[in-house]
Amino acid sequence: MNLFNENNASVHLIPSDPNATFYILPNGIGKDRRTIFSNAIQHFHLQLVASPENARFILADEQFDLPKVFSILKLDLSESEEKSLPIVIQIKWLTDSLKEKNLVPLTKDYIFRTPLIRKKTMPSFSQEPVIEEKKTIKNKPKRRLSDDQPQGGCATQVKQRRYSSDDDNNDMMEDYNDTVKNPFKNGELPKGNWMCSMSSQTAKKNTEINKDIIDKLQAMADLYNKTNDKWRAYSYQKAITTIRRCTKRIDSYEEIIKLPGIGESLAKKIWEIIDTGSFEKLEDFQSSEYMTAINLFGNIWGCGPNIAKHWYDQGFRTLNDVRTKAKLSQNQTVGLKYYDEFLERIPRDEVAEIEAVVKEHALALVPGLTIQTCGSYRRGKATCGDVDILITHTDGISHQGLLIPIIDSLRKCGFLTDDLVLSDKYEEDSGSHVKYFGVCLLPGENRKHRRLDIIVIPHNEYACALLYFTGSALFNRSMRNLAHQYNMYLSQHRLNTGVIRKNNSKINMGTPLYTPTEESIFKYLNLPYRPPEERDH
DNA sequence: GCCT
DNA sequence: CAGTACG
DNA sequence: AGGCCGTTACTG
Repeated sequence: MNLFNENNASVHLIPSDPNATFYILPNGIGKDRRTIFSNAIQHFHLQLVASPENARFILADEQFDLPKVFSILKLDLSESEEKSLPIVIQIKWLTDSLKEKNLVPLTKDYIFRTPLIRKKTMPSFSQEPVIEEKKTIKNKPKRRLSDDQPQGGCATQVKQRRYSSDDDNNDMMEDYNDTVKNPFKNGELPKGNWMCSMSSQTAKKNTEINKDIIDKLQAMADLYNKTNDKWRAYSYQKAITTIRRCTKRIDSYEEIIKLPGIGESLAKKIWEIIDTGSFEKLEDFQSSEYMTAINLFGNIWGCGPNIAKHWYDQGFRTLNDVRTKAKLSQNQTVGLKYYDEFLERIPRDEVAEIEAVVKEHALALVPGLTIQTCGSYRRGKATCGDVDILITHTDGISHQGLLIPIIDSLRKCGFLTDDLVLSDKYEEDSGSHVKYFGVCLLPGENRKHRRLDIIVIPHNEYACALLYFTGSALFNRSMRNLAHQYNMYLSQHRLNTGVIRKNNSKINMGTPLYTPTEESIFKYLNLPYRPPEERDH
């Protein structure tokens, strides 16, 4: 069922990035066959190159073996440690794919084996603060709460892969697969601090070590988020996730400034917190009448930086001012009504209760629906800010027009108390997203009003929607940004490749990739798979 | 705010 | 369209 | 200098 299970040591599709280039070795392949193969390459949106030097992958006839291919190409097998030699694949892979009308998994059976004996180990990265991730697929039944223990120092640098000591033959194949999985130069990601490539689990364990620093920075980020200075807030947020990953108490300016995503300005502020125990800028903000009001107003659902500022300019300072004097939108009215309740976290168990209610009503309408609670709940958090429920149906049809009936059913029994956002374009053709944002209340004593988000999506978008709705927000942005680097784009609907942008606007939308599972999306992006618990940045 |  | 929101 | 997620989705 799961085509992308991690033990099959295969690659499903080659990411269509500029480096995933293919060359067809003409030897032993007739002209007609060559034409067919060329067309196939293009048909599958792979990049064909005219000369072997530029090719990451060589497609060759099965009559050859690896030394023969390399001799034709005038390449020296023994140089493989220094150079990154192309991967030689049997042309059968392409013919099989044509037969299936889809790229078939690039299993090791398709790859020409090498007789070569590899050198020992790569130089170690002793200078790196820490190497976080060195997970290899090899004989490891997936471990969820991975103990990817950093070697000390701050977990900052990401090395996608490391050549660990290899003394058995299997490693060779493993390396090949690894290379195939990462057609990028040396299998590394593009330059940058890609948090979507890292596990958030290390951060989870280190909540106490630098807590004072994190709390103060978070307070600043929260405040900046309620102003129009969203990029500054973004930087603070990224800095926080970096510090979370540090396994030791930060105690010198030099190590702070080295951390990715932390520059001079933030380093100084962090050092101030360490050195003096206080953060002047934050205290200024917290004692500022303006920031206090902005923060107060900004916690009303539906009130952003601009409305908050507007209200402040009108002289409003308290929630009562807003309640009595401000012109409130529908959403802001609801937001104000449940001001305190919406600021509270929801215990995990209660999320499960809410999920059960929604499931009951939805399944009563259409049996066999796939209903998955996402968000921080799926990421395994003990408490959640709201409840995010994704609904689809494997038949690809039964989801249509389903949202309104579900909402009606939930409303009728008193479970839903207020609506915030309710899209009504459920009659549109496939692909259309349908979402509901509202407020629910479980029956019984001492219950609180909770934010509930429901999306209903066509099944062919399940993986992208699941990925999106599971988050975290920073994780999504990081992953989408990475896709952007590959001339792809990732949204809650699809992962497209071959996108052409001009001045940051898309000229060519590219073509959608087949994304049956979340795993497939990670693979396309050269990322190690991260289960939901590891996306909690 | 940080990064290319 | 600007504003706000979702992960 | 200019990007930082999404041709995201919804409200008014």
